[in-house]
Amino acid sequence: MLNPLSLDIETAPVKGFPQEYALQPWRVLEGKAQIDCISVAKASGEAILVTNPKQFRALLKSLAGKTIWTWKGTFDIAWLIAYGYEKECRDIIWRDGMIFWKWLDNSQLCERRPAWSLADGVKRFYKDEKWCAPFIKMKKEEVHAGENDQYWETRAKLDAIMTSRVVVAVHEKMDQQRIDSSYITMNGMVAVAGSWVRGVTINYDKIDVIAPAVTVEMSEIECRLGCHEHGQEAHHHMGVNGWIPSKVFSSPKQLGNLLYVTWAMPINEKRRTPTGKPGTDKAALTYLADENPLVTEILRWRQLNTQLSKYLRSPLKAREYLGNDIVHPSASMFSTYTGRYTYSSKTSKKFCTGVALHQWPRQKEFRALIVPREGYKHVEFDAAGQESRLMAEASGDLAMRAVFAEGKDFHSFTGARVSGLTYEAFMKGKAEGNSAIVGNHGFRYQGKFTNLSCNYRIGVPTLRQQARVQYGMDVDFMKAKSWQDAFHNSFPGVKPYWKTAVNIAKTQGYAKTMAGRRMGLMFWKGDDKWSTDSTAINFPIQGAGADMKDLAIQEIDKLFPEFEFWFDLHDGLHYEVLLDTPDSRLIECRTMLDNLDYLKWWGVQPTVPLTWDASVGENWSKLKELN
DNA sequence: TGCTAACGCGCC
DNA sequence: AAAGGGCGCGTTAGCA
Repeated sequence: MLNPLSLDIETAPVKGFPQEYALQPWRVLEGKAQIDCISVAKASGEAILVTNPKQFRALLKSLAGKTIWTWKGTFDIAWLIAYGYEKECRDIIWRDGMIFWKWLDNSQLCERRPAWSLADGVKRFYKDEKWCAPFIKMKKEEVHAGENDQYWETRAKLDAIMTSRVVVAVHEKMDQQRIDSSYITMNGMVAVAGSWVRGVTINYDKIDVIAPAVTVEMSEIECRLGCHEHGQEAHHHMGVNGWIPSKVFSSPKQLGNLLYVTWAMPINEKRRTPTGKPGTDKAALTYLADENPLVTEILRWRQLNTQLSKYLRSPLKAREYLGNDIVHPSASMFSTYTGRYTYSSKTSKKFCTGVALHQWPRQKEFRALIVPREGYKHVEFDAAGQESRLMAEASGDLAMRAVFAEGKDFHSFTGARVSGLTYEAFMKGKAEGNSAIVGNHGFRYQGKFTNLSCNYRIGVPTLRQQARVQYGMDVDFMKAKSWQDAFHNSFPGVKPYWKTAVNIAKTQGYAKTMAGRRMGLMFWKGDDKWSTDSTAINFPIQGAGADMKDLAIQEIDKLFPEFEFWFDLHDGLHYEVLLDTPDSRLIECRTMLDNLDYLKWWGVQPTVPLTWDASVGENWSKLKELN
């Protein structure tokens, strides 16, 4: 790492199109945005600049096989892919200075002062150099994309040079395991960049079917509750976009007035908001519904309202802004402290570029709105019981490890403990379809809820509330406590893990995952104690999930390049795959994932089997698991 | 009008 | 004293 090469591109709208198109690579395909220049430079200051588009491909070809650093390189790569240079991009080993730096410095300090820009990196490592201040100053100049060529060409060169310099500084401080693991993250850059450009197709015909049904039901509820502001008749003439829901239910203040003043319902002191106002969230309302069935109607109204604004109207806004049926949620590869991806869509701001994929409802009618593009099918690889397996790994709990080692059904195992049956009897009953076991709120469901809720330090009241609000199971305190007890009696290693995770993080100064991903922890006292302890407990688990995601994306991209990465849902990786791809090819991929060589990539071999499921279907609502 | 805080809620 | 963790988006209210 003496004199690394870095690349930076500057982009702009084509003359006459809006400024923000400079940040929307898919506009290239519409002829509405362009790359102005590409710079490649070394830390030593040598730099070249290419402004002639005819030379872009040749430039990339000349970089084949080389390691090229970037700053938030998914942006640059996306533009190159939009230009049709995906093949050339695949021949380059892409690295990212921002991700590299985050692998080095990820900590609670960064949370309080979020700062991962290139200028921040230069300040962090080269504060005392005489070229530091002028660079920061230049970055702050407000020059519009596409105007002042001289400025942008200088900036492209300097950005590339500075990227190289920061990378050198980060590299000096890094240990080998983190270098290797950070490279695994970065090996997903082409896949992620491509997914941004290709986008996600929405089935708008189905929105047209769902939306009117939603607004009609909302309108009817408003009528019944006497909160209708516009009249039922008017609704029929205004259509989905014209109809305005009542504010009474969507305003916490107005709803609070209705419930606690007009209706004089009792205020639950335990469900006040942080500022002391009576709570009007789902948990509070679910309990009020016991006394007044009208509250059930309000709950239903609010569910419909969320569906309408977030999952029906937002896509419509996006179509209006984008001009076609493809939305472009933008992935950030390391913007959480655990290493999970996040997506942003800015649908509530000015430019509606995407939809909230990460929050997409599980109901089939909504999942059916997300469709693969023409000629492709939807394939998902999901890490089976990921968090539980990683807890078994991290805690070393013998019983939990045995469940996975012996290939038992984890939720049934806990369900058996909850029910008092032996595992064998439980599985026999399950096979026979015993409704107390497999029924709606049966013992397996209870076991599943218990397993998913008790890994961390949840309290019994919250556990009970989650059961009611999220799973529709109404149980008393003692019942909820008995589930929690069953979990900890079954897996006695979990609580000690909480303690040792905190102690280890405190001793080392950071929490760590199997792949060496770190989260620096320093605020151990006072008000911060609880949350810092929680991070120490949670990070090795959720961060390892992110490690798995990174490695899976790398290996699928390398070994199954015909699968087009589509989007990530943390423990589920979604791909667009050509229609004529045989199931055997998908199973091959799953087998590959089941046999990932963690020792080779992470330097650590997990002892709990980390297995994957594969499903395929014509869209998200029709995925069928492959055997 | 534009901004932020508070609240609520969807997913894993 | 008690407290599951991680995110992003949409709405209302209130302020300048």
